[in-house]
Amino acid sequence: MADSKGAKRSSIDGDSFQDSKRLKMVNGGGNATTDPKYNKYLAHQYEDGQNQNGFQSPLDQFQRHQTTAIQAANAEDSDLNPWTNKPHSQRYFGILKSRRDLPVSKQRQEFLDMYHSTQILVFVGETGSGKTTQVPQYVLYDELPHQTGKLIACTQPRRVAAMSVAQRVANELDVELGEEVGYSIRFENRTGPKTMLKYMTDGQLLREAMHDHEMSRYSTIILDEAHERTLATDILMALLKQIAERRKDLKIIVMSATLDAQKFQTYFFNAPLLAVPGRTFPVEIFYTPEPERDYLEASVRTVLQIHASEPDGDILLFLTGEEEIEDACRRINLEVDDMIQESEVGPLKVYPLYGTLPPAQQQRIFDKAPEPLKKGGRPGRKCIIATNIAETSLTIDGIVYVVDPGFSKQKIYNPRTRVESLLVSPISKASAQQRAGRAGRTRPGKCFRLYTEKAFKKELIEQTYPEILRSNLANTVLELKKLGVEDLVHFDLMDPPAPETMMRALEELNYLACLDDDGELTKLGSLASEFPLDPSLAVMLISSPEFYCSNEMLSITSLLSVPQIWVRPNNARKRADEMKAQFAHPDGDHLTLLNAYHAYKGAEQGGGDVKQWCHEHFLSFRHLSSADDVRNQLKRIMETQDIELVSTPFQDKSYYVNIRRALLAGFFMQVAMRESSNSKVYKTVKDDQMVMIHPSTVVSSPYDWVVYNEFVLTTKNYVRTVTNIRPEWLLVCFLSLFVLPFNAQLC
DNA sequence: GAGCACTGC
Repeated sequence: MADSKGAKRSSIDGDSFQDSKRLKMVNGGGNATTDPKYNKYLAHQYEDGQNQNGFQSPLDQFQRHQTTAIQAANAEDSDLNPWTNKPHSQRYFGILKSRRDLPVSKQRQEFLDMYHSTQILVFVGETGSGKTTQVPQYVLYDELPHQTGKLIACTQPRRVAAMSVAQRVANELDVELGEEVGYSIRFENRTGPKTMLKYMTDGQLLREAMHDHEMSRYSTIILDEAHERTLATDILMALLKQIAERRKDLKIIVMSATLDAQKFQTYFFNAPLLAVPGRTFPVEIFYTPEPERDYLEASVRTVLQIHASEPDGDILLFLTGEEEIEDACRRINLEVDDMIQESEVGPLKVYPLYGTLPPAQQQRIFDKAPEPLKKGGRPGRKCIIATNIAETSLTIDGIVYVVDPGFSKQKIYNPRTRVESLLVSPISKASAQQRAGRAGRTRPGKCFRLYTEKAFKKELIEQTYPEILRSNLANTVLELKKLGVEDLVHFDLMDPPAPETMMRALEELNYLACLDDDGELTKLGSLASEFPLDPSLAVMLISSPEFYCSNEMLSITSLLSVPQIWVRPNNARKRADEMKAQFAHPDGDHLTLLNAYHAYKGAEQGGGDVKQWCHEHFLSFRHLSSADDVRNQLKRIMETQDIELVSTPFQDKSYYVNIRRALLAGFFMQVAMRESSNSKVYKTVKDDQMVMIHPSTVVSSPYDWVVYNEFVLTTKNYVRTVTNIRPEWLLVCFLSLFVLPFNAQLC
């Protein structure tokens, strides 16, 4: 068989057109695509890997890891789709032509040569190079998954990217999405038995790895957007580095933007590097001569100046958060009205853009720029004022001017106080370049940096600190344990976190009895890692059958893992608060959440317009329905893990007491005690921090003891989402603190 | 009497 392949190869190289004709004749009977007997996807069932009826595809001539670019291109040019044996559509050839124009296309052979010669490859490509769509297809034509039965995975940091790229590549390959090309993200798996190329979120691949430590389903794993350094990417990189040693047949491609390519190479045993140019337009950078004192004021001024004196083209301004953005929108709108009256400027439409904005309002940024005020007048333009969401997650075409004040809100974690918080901080050089690049997507653009060139060069750090250095790692450590990483200290992360952060995580997991005193995963810990939740929420959920309320804790856990369900628009705060009061439970916010959820489910069953109902009750339909998705997922995990789903009868007077007690099973470390009677100040039990109860609470009469869901550091130290508890309930928890780890060891 | 950058499982 190998001989015949070798012999035919030259003819394929030389004349693919004839070859595809021959193909057609072989299939002359016309039943090849309809008769299941001829389904080439069953080919792997035959011993020699060949189809029994003698059907030949150009791919039969390919030898794994020896494919040439010409061979592959010829197969792509065939009349019949080599992957489906169906005729290629007209659209296919249209797309194929544009694919061949992508910068990466010129380097297909170079890529293949390098891919053949190495196990790990670092691939660097700027925006517009085509790497995300093309490289996985180049790999597909070389890995021949139909022969090996193994998949090619390509990971993305975000769900939308995984979905949209998979759709694009399915079109490019002329196949149905979900068949040969699919995607897998949380709540949605669009892959099937035929799937060969799978786009997925990096977190999803990590989840899979928990049950398949060797990632044995895959022949090639492509990590895309590795420069973003998400927590999941960082863990995957370290994991793959280990797996690569054990599985010499596994190929790994790490794809990244240019910056820091060397760091990736060095990290991956000096892996070879392939760089492909991007396709963007030049962007001229301007700096302020002097530092700006008030960047918000300077931003508004700059936008107005651009509008008054620069040729047409849309503006993108980066600010740090909702409040700032809405403020800037107001100020610009006011000023523009004056400008229009005083001079001959065109209309300017201002759009805010941030993550918590409802999707319909986010979509408005894609509206066309306004028409001139009168015929022949100066053209209108739009100005989008956005958070970091416009840096990576959302791309807006038509932006010609970028205004970059140089700040963003960043998560930081302080292991000493165990508090994660958001802080307005200067961005990195990489971030500044990314922002500037947003001006050159459709034509040459300009970027106005509201800081000096000296500050850019001397004060900005090269790269934003990777997430792993800015997070509480309790969840990560639990995951790593489940992934079979024995030695955390020598686990080779690209940027190892501070030892103190690791210690805090181990300590927290030990308190929760997820790790025993030797740092080994307990049965509880192993169970907890099955849930896509923070360890404390997972432990709370797992323990809830003991309190006869696992159905209710399932709901509360889901509600705590989605964004706030309470809607409180600035112009209707009072009415919103009144509506919330209808759901209020005297014993606290967790129970109030549950009430609102039950009312929502009731409205759903009532059969009316649930969206309308939510709107009237100032509840977020979006977040409630995503809580429902989470709940279904968690419920399935409960069922597969044989955790009982039980409730205390609602009439039973211990219904709510049981729930309150169950909260403590996961959150006994997050309890605060009133400092003195009549005081509004509380003290956390674990480390004596002075805190206040967040004003959003429904709790009106001050309780002596509360359990809280989170600690928020804003103008004051607040604890948010609190429920009244009795101190004697804690005794059981603290007792278990000493007893359980010991028990767990026995498990 | 406050306010949550952005992701992900």
